[in-house]
Amino acid sequence: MPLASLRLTPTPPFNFAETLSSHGWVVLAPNTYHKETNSFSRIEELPGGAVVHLRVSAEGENVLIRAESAATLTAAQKNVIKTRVAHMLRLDDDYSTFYKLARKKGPPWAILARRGLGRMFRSPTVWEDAVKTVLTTNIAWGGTKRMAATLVNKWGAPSPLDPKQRAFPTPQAIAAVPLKKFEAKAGLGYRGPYLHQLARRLSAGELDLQVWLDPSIPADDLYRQLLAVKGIGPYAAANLLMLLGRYDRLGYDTIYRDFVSAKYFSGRVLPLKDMLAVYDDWGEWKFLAYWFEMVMAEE
DNA sequence: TTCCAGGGGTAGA
DNA sequence: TCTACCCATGGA
Repeated sequence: MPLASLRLTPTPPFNFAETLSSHGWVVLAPNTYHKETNSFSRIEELPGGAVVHLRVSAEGENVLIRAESAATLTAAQKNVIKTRVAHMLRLDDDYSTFYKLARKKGPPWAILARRGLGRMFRSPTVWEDAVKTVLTTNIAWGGTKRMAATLVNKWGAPSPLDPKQRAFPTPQAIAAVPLKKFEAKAGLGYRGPYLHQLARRLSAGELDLQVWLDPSIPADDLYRQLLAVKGIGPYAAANLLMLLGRYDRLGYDTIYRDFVSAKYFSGRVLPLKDMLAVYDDWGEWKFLAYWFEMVMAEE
């Protein structure tokens, strides 16, 4: 079986382990987290339909991708893999102004820069991140994992190396399933019709989610575009803004409510405006300040 | 049995 | 812009 070793060089400071564990995405199918080796694996479908097994780990300061495939990969396929993994790990992002602000605030914030915190793990496509975000709404984490696994197992492209292992389903694969059948087999509850409609719109070319990665779109416009998608409300839109690299708008959910009320208001829940004002002075970095303050509090 | 989980859509004000 | 009400699903 052809095996290719590909390498990526992140901009320091980069912390591979912290990036993987930055939030829960790394354990959602088709990702598998390997704690013992500080790595993750993933089945990935490439343009043209080839399905490959990726194993991603740290190699000194670099990132090593081992790609196993049925046929020898072309240079173009290797480039796609490198681009997608770099996107997942946010290797090209610049956190220097965030770290500068953290250092200015002194302890305990200065540790953010020393540890290279800030990169939030994400999916290769906005489609996958949008689906997974909807799968986190109004459900316990175990339910999110179950639903992601069901989508992959039922409609993901199978690997020629091991047909039991599958990639994340494309919008086309989901759009091809009749709605009633999709609802019955996916077990997504009220989320089913929303995701099916999104898949159909993407499949028909009515909508292109990748354009949301364009940093020139004003944040407020982007937020409105996100809310215009059925199934995406204020919480999901804020989570997606984070995944798209915009950290200036906080999502208010039960996690935020519980953490901020305990940390800043002696367990009381204040009006929304006051709850959100806690991180105001972090400007464009509000979400990362909130998230990593919570990470540090758990340690 | 009842509650609720990293909410969202809709109608009506 | 805000509120009440309903919306599947599965674990506790």
